[in-house]
This record gives sequence, C-alpha cells and structure tokens, in this order.
Amino acid sequence: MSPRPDRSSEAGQTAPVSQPDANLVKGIHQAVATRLNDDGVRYTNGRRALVEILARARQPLTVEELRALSAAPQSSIYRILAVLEDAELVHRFTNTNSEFARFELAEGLTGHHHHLACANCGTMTDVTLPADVEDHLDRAVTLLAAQQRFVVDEHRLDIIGTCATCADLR
Amino acid sequence: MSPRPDRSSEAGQTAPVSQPDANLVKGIHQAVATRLNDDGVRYTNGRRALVEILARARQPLTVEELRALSAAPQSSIYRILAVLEDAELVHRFTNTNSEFARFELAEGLTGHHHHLACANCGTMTDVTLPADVEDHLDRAVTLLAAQQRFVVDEHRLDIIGTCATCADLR
DNA sequence: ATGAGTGCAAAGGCTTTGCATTAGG
DNA sequence: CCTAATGCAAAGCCTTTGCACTCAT
Repeated sequence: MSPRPDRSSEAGQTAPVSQPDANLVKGIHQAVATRLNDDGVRYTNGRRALVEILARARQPLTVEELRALSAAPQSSIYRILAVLEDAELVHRFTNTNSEFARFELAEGLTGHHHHLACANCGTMTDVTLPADVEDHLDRAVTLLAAQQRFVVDEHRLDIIGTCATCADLR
Repeated sequence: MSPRPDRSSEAGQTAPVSQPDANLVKGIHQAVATRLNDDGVRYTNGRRALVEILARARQPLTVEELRALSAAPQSSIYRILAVLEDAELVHRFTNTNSEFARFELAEGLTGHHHHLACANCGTMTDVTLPADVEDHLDRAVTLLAAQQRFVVDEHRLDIIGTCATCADLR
C-alpha cells in the first residue's frame, strides 16, 4: 500500500549542467540583474551562482539537486529561490508524482516550453512544440476558457512517460 | 517577500458538490467496486463515501476540502486516498501554485480532461478540449517525444488564469 | 474469530523563519 | 555605516505511521 513514492531514491540520474552556452547564460544574468535592480534587490554572488546553475540546466531542478551543485546552505537556497520567484524570474512547481518542488528559470528568460517527465526516475527535460501545434492549442484553449469567462494567463503541458535511460535499464 | 502562498486562506470558493448525476456516479461506484474487489480490497462505507464526493465534484479537491465534506478524520482520508491511488482509481497531484495536494478520480473513471486553474483562489475545474485539438496535440507530442526516445504514457495540460468569480470580485 | 479498516495521537520530512553575523552600496 | 543578505538552528505544516479498537466476512 505504498502511500507516496520514496523521496530519497527519486533523484534519478544526476542533475546535468551542460556545456557553457556562454552567450545565452550571460544574457540571462543580464536580464536577471536588470530585473532585480529595478526591484531594488541586490544581485549577490549567491544569487548569481544559483541563476548560473539554473541557466545551465536543461531541466527543472529540485532543492536537493541544487544543493549538490551549489555550496550554499539549504535555507539560503530556499530564500534565494523565493526572491527570484517573487521577481517572476523563477518558476516553482511540483511534479505530477508529487515529490518535492522543482525550480526552473521563468519562461520570460528561457522561452515557452513544456516538459518530458519520466514516471520512473522523476527527471524532467524541456521540450518545445512546433509553432503550429502551439498556436492551434493556444487558440482552442482561449476559446474554451472564454466560454466559462475564464481569463487565460498561460498554459502548462507535461508529457509523462518513460525516458530513454530508464527504458534502456529494463 | 512572500515565500509561498498562505495555505489557510487559499481554499477560495467552497468546494462544489454538484447535482446528483445519479447514473454516472453509480457507474463509477460499480467500476471502483470491481477494481477493488479484483485487488482483494474492501469497498467499505468510508471509501464509498469518499468516492461519492470525488465523483460529484467537478474538480480536483484538497484534503481540506474533502474533510469539510466527509466526516472522516484526516488520517483516514489520506489512507483511503492512498488505497485508491494504488488501485489507480484516484490521481494525486499538486497545483502549479505548489500548495497542498489535490485529488481527483482517475481518467479511467472520468475520461480524459484538463484543468482551468485560477491563480487567485486556487480552485480548479475540469475542461475538455475539442477532439480535433486533442488529436493534433497528441500526435505532435508523440512525435516530439519519439525523437528523444521518450515513450509517452499520458499528457497533462493545465490552463492558468483567473476564474470568473475572482474576476468579478475585483 | 480473524485479518482488514479506522481513529487518535505522535512522528516525519520538506520548507520556512528568528536571530545573530556578514557583506554590499 | 546601514540595510540587505546569509547561516545556523529551531519551528511549521502537510502528510504519514504506530498502535489499539472496530467491523466485515
């Protein structure tokens, strides 16, 4: 009668921090700096370091994963994430599997995308739908919502299944 | 620097338990009974009562909302939900807003649908996309995933915005 | 009778917060 | 200098669990 998936074993493959992509990352830092500055909030080393990690990741990360990559204590990580979330620079959510929270840079910084979520190892990777599909979907969603006088702000699509790595391990 | 939305005030409008729809509900009980029986699990009064509430709701409910509608103690609610989740009769997830968990009957019982999630009051309501849009999306998703050797199991689409009630209150 | 199910209260585990210290402008 | 930011440890809060009791078969 397993109540909830075991959290400790759920990390799956280690969190990837891929190749530099220096220009893109630099641009993100710039945007974050500007935004925080406008908000009268300091862009300190600790905050810059976390943004760097999030910018290089190709996927939303958990606090545990961030901790493994960041040297900052948990409380600081949570606090920095809260600051960035308030500034709408970071998006926080929890996977369908209802494990712990995951964090990613806001779409304003990374562009609109969706997630491939592996039901086995829990990892998520970013994906982008073809523009025409996205348009089609967007129009349908707006129309549908309007019927209920619901004003659409955004949509989030998660694709759940089994990732290649987990499939290979079987 | 609001870290997380305040949980206590988030209930929003009270959880709706709409008109009977007796036949549909009866069918759901039937399906649940069969499934649990196959699993060698008893369909007790407490469990039946919870399923009844979920079946009548037009939306995923939190434990707090279930509690308000159910008379059973929290621990039993959580335990019953865990049993139903294990039997794949209930789906558990947490809203983008990262509040507490929400529960709904599995799509096997209710049919495939998506959610209109109000960013203000936190309530969610079920919606269905036109079949052609759903098809278009489904094909694109499968294709996209295949490129990464990701095997799609299902997809979940949440539409975030402001519900009519909250819009009126402004 | 006998094991599954239920209730209560206590424990767990991710997340938040108070307070003293450090660092940024 | 002076306020914002950080670190540590303690507290919070949703959720889970141990144990005794009850109910269904």
